Order: sequence, then structure tokens, then C-alpha cells
Amino acid sequence: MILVILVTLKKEQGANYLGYLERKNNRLKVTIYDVAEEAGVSIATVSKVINNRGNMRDKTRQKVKNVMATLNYQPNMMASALMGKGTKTIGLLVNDISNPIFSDLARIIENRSHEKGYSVIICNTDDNRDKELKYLKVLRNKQVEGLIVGSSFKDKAMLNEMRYHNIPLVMLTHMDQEVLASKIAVDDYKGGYMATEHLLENGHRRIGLIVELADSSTKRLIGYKEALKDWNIGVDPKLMIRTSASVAKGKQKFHQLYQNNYKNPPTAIFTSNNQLAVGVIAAAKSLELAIPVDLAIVSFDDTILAETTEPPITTIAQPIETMGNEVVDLLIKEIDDKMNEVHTIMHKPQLIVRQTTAEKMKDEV
Amino acid sequence: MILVILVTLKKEQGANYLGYLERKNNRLKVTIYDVAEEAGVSIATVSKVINNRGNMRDKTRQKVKNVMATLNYQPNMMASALMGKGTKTIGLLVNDISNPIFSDLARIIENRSHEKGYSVIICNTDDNRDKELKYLKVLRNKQVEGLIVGSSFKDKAMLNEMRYHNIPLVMLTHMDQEVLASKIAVDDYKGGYMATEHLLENGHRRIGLIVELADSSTKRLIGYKEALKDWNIGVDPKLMIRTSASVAKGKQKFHQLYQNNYKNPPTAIFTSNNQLAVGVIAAAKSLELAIPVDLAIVSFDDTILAETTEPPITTIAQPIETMGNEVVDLLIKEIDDKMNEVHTIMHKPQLIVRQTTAEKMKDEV
DNA sequence: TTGAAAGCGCTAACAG
DNA sequence: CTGTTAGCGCTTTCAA
Repeated sequence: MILVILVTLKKEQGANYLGYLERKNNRLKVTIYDVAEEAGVSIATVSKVINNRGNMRDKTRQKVKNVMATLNYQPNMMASALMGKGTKTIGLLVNDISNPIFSDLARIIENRSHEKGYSVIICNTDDNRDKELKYLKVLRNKQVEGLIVGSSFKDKAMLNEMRYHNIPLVMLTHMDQEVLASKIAVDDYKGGYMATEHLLENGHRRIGLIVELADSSTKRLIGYKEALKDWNIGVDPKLMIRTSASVAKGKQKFHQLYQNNYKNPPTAIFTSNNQLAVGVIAAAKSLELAIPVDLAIVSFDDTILAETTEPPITTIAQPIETMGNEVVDLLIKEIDDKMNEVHTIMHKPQLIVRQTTAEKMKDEV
Repeated sequence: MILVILVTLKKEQGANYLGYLERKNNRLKVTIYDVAEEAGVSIATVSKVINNRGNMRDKTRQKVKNVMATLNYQPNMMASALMGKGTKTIGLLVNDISNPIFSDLARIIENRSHEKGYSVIICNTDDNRDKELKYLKVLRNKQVEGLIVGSSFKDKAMLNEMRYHNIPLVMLTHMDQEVLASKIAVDDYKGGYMATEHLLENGHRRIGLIVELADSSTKRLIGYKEALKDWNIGVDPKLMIRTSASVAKGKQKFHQLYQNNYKNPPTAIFTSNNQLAVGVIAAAKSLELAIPVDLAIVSFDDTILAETTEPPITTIAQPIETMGNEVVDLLIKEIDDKMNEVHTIMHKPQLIVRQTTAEKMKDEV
């Protein structure tokens, strides 16, 4: 066995965390065979200590461990994955990771996954059917063990197929009936209802709606309608707009909404996320509308944006910390248990009142 | 060969994007052997068509392709990775993906990577030495082909070791001298200088500084000092604070700065990122300081936060779109060429003036 | 133009 | 308690 020590580098760096100093047989990688040879045991024995299984003399186990440490051996996960062990990686599909709600969620999900020994591959589906399909294929090639789907899939059938490939999946923030999988989300219907009710209680009667195309937003929209109904206020289609999530769309759609209703403009707007709300605020300011006097706004999600705008945004918060941790716990449970039951966890939304809403003066109503 | 067609499902779903309908030999997975058998060729031939290599009769190639399509065969990447082909995945290390600058960057990086056939694994190092080490190990286990490091590593030696494992790495937003690798960043020194100069030109003489601990921030700090020096203004250590990136820290450190200088408080603050700036704005408001009259602010980075705060923040922008694309192009080039040259690309920062700065009145100076 | 066969690094019976 | 051995699914010479 040849063991080349790169002394020069060692001195320069003064560290050997990852074991580059040893090279065996002039190869860069040290394999299970190298460890076995060096420890004077068989590869089977080494495999057992790697996986902490089987019985063996304590001395043997220790010896192997020592050799692994000095050679700085790192098992090749590809090989063990090939043998049926998992890849210890999961896929996280979102529309757009730069959306604050998803980057917050991604942070929590990645943390928890890492704690549990999993890595996460991110995918931006961009609300695009082709990308959805492509990512699903890639993720399957890469043998990911599970999927967290935080994006609204155009094609639910594709998602449903995943279980035939034995890869568990849990939907996050999308309680989509058509998808046969575990789901974790907030009660979107209730959230929509609460948002609208808050506005109604503050005296608003012309409430505009700018929400995304996702299923979750559809539920919020239903909640909105239901609240109006309970207050005996007619639903006006001209006050409702569906679009995609971005600041630009928020601006654009608010202008559109305002123009379409110039005779009887909305006094309040409900948006399905913070980016849209930011756009609405900008547009309202450009029209010299005072917030919340001329225009009140309630949004969904409680990201940093809701706190930093002027005025700060009244919003319906989702418990993302809880949801993020739950989703990885549930997914890993499904991976481990290979269970097929479907869990559905619905969280309560919470109204957080900030300065984009205020009780209207009597004479204004 | 047994070919079970799940007709019921087929009818229900009306789709077969991912090929769950076919099962061979009662296994879920269809392998290269299945394709070979079905096409009446050897696995070697199939391998060639998968990789688009070798010569063969056009008819053969076409036949194999057809079989792959009908069986909806997806090559197992683990196996090909084992054989020396890459894993087609890279690692992205950042301090915290929920930091807007990094989620924006992550978005761009993931997009470009996906276009080029790579997946990206995200890692939040949290500025924590242990996590850095652990991620590096995991990423090595998983045989990632390259690394994009957008976080300031506590232990540069660990990073330098990666090249001994033949895994290329490019630093993003951190021109760290100690790391022997390609780097893409903005000219932080110049950015710090520009920010400070802008404040000086607006009449400020007591300029506070709240920056991160990263090397990039050190450069920005040097730029700040240099600008003061060029204007013949003494550097006051009591005006400089180093901390980590968060809104909470921004608030806290601003209060601290203000208290420590209550006799002669700063009239302006330079922060190294938007989150700190947001914190400073909040703290300033709580002290009833008017911005920019009582306190001017210049930040670094141009995320959505800089536009949505009140007032919107004057900032030094990095060309993140360009940088994000460049970093993956460069990394993939290094992966493909196995080259060892080190590239360094420095971008020009750009001052974007918004409402946290304004020329001071003469009598105020 | 095609195929047989030898691995890649690891796991998991099954022997000894 | 430890080792032998047969794969996992794929790539890649080297023969045919």
C-alpha cells in the first residue's frame, strides 16, 4: 500500500479535515477496500461498522473506526444508493424560491432535513407544465427519496404518478383535492374569510380581490365570497382578478381593477400574497391614494415584506415554522414506513392587524 | 416478459407521463436490461444510444429509442455516477437562503444550472464552522461535481481541501484571498467607498457603520475608511460595529451605536446589507428620527426590501443576474475542463439613490 | 455494427 | 465473530 503524504501542503494549511493528505494506490478516493486492507479485515466487516450493524468484537469495530478516521474515509453514497439504500436526498418544488414565503419555508425545510440526514434539491417550476415534468423526471433519475411540493402543479396527474414510482410526496400550502398525497396547509378558505370579514368590519363594502391562480388562492377566493354573502353583499366579478405572484403584477392588476371600476372603485383590496400587496401599495401611491384611508389592504402570508412596507401590511399569517418542520417530519416518516396512508394537516390562519387597515370613519361609510 | 397494464388508472388519469403503467418482471423499475431485452439488443447498445455515442445502424438506434419511450425508461443516475460519469449535481452553500440577496441569487443559479442539466443542493451554513464541515462532507459523499460558495467560510482551509478531492469550487460574493479558487464578486472596496462618498457629498461627517463579519464586509469597511481619509475626516472606532445579517441585529446595533455616541451621534449610517438597513430604519423611527433629515442611510445590495421600505433605501447594487449566471457557467466549465486555473471576476457596483439620502441643508452641516 | 465481460463501491445473505 | 460472494444498473474496452 502506498501512502503519500503531501507534507508541504500539510504544513501550509495546518489542517486535514477532509483527508486529502492520504492517497492510496495513487487514487484520490479511498474506498471500503482500502479501509478493509488497512484494518486487516474484510469489506463486509467495514460495511457493518459503517452502518452500525451486525455483531463483532468491540476491538475490531474500534480498529476499523480508527482506520476510517485516519484515512478520512467517506462512503460513496452512489454505491450504497445503488444497493437499495436511499439517496438521503429529497426534492423541494416551488414556483419561485425568490418569493419570500418560499425562501423562508425553504430555510426551515432545509434545516430540518439536514438535521435528519437529508439533503434537499431545489426546483423552481415557474408555474410551467414543461418544467414540472422535467423536474419530476430528473428527480426520479436521481433517485430522490421523497418530494415536497410547494408549488401548484398544472398537471396533477403527473404528481399522482409519483407514488407508482414509490416516491412519497407531501403537498405544502396546497390542499389540492386532485392530488392523492399527504398535505399540510393553512385553512385557506378560513383565511380568505377572515381577511374579508376584517375589511367588512372596518366598514368596507367594495372589496377588490387580486389573487394567484393556484388552488390555494381559489379557496381564499371562496372564503372571500362567503364572507360577502354572510354580510349580504353581492359579489361583483369586476372586482376580482386572478394573476401570478409578483410585485409587477400587483401594480398592473390594481391599476386595471381601478380603471374597470372608476365609477365605483374599491375601497379595499385583498391580495393572496405579499408581493402582490407590495405592488398594490406602489400603485395606490402612484394614484395618490392614502392608505388605509382611501384604500385598505389585507394580504396573505407574513413575510418580512409585510413588516417593512409603508404602511406595514395587515395580513393573514401562516405558521410557517411549524409547517416547514412538520412537512419534513411527515415526509421522512412516509419514506421510512413506506406507508400509504394520506395525512392532511390543516393549520389555523392568524389575522395580524397592521397599518394597511383601520376602521373607516362613519361619514366615510 | 410480463407487462402489467394498470388500465383502471390509465382511464382515470388519462396520462402516462412518467411511465408507471408498465411494470416488468414485477419490478417497479425498468432497467437497461429490460430495454435491451425488449429491443432485442445488448445492454451495451442501449448504453450507447442513451449516451448518444458509438456507431450503429440507424435502424437499431431508432428501435432502442422507441422501446425506451414506450417503457418510459429513465436511466438510474446512481449507477452511471458510480461508473465515473458525474452526478450532475452541484452544491450551493450560503449562510441563509432566506436572506433576500441569496434567495434571488439562488433563483438565478438554479435556473441556469437546470438549463445546463445540473441540479442544485442547497445548504445553509449559518455561519457555523461545524455546519460548514458537515455540509462539505455530505456533499462529498453525494459526489457533487462542484460547489458554489456564497457564504463566508470560517475555515478557509476546509474549502481549499476540496480541490484535492477534485471538486471544483467557485466563490460567489466573497473575494477571499485565502481561498484558492475562482471568484466572482462585486468590487466591495469600491462599493464601500462609493457609499461613504455619497454620504460625504451630501454633507455628512459623522457616518456610522454597521457591517457583517464576512470578508466582503471587511473590504467595504476599508472602502469606507479610505473615503473618510480622502475627505480628511478621522475614522472613529466608536462609529463602527460588526455583526451578523438580520433585521433584529440592525435594530439592536443601531441603538447601541446611538447610545455610545449620544454626545455626538451619527447623522448617517452605512450598512452592509438590506436586512441591517431595515433594522436601522425601524430603530431610527422608534427614536423618532426623521429619515433622511435626522439620519441618512446607505445600504449594500438591491433586493426587493430596498424598494419597499419607507423611505426606499439608497443602496449599492450588485449585478446579481449576471453574477448568478456567470458563476454557474464558470463552475461547469471548470467541471468539464477539469482545469485548475483560477479566474477572478470583479463587477462594478452601482449606486442607486433613493430616499434614505438627500443633500443636507447648509445650516444643518 | 454489435456484444461479452469486467468492473465502479457498496450491501446483504450465507458460510465458515 | 468474520469473510465470501453475488449482485445493484450502468459504462467501457475489446473481440467478434
